[in-house]
Amino acid sequence: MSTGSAASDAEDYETCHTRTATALARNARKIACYNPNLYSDEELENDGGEGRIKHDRKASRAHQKEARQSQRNAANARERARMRVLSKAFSRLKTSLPWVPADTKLSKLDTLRLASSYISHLRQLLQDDRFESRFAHPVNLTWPFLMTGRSEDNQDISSNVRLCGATA
DNA sequence: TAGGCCATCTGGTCCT
DNA sequence: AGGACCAGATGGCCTA
Repeated sequence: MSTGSAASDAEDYETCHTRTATALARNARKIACYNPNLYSDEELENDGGEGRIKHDRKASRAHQKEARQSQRNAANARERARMRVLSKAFSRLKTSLPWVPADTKLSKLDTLRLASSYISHLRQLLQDDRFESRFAHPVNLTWPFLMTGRSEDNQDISSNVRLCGATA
């Protein structure tokens, strides 16, 4: 039940990227500009090279700052991607909830609450079903569905069936 | 306009 | 060291 391709992911990213362009620009302005012309050749000549050393240290600090900033930017991008995955998971969870129209506006908290109550509902259905038809469980018991325990142990079939994935 | 929700940035912590 | 994860802060958007 995939909700999007890599291309659409990229589109989503672009949208959000545009949305935060202002913030990014703000951060970009924080990066100090390195001026390579701090010292003239004459000044370097007159102070016996001390200016050159200061100049190099300044350049080194500027490069370190730039490196830190680029690492930060990379971390921010990873964080955005991570949160995007999380949001998509919430979207998929929402679409898997019955009786919730696709265009329904549902917050993440609401989605979690509804999913939780839906799981409770399904568990209740399973329990009711166990009393009515204990040995007519509809689950296809071939791999990847695993049946654990021996037959005499199967007093509670639903709790012994482990759904390990969808059948092909 | 206040409040809710969301996306993003950021620094800290943990893990590999 | 670098990446994943987390929580707090912040700002934008929307709605009652």
